[in-house]
Amino acid sequence: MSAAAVDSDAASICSRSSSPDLPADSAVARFISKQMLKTLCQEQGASGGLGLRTRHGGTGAQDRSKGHTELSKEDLRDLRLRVNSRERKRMHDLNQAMDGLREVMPYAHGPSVRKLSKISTLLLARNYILMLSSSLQEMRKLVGEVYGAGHQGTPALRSPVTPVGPSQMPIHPVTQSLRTIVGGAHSTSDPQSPPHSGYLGFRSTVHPGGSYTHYPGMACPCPLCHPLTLGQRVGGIEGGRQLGAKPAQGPLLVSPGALWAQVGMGNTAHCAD
DNA sequence: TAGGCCATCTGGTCCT
DNA sequence: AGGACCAGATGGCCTA
Repeated sequence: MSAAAVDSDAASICSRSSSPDLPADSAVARFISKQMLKTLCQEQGASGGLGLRTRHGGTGAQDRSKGHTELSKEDLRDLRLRVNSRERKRMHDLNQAMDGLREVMPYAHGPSVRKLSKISTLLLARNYILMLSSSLQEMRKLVGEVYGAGHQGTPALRSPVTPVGPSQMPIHPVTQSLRTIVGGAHSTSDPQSPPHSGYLGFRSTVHPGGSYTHYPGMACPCPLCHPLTLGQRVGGIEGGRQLGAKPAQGPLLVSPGALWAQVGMGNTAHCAD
């Protein structure tokens, strides 16, 4: 049994809270206080003086003991401990799944980067999926146009752009659209734009310092790429704090900038270096 | 210090 | 009956 389990189990009769990652000293202090609390609860009855009242007026333990008259207090306690343990495991599994989701999300991964809150993770994942779906739909449409135009010799394949110097290569409208879709984080026609591994490659580039992984088509949250000012409101959400995200209101935000804005990450200077 | 986030406990409900 | 799931309550930690 883990230390956390021992800790919570020791207080499971009466206490409602425990934290598994406390320093040793304060853990000892809390253990003592829990022991005192437990003693107090036992003095007030086995069901726990701090136990919540049910709708029927009695405590849960009292209600349950009516239906389990054959169970001793010890049995009830063991049952409660098992249920608590299962619930802990369930929540740990849920958190593991949440971590797995964070790992595949295009946001800053690093030891010095604060991880996304649960709500931010879910909001970001939702918008990420929406944006990918939108991009995929658009690309299918464009690819269809290209193939259709190629077979029929429509003007769509003829570039309307007059060739100029090498620094301004003619860009086919379809190519421009694709660049816009998959390379939206930086203007691909901008010579100042960081180099991409490929317009359609969806390969990521890691920023200097390694704190940010830049995905073409996704807005990088770092201040270099997304220099929003502190305290700026984006999409009705107060920025400046990563964990302060609130459920989004209003229309869907699927643009790359809004993607980060909706989880309140657009303006946080949390680069590791 | 207030507010956000989180872990945990707990009772209720639903499902197998 | 037992387990999964859910929501409310509570208290701790952290940050602005």
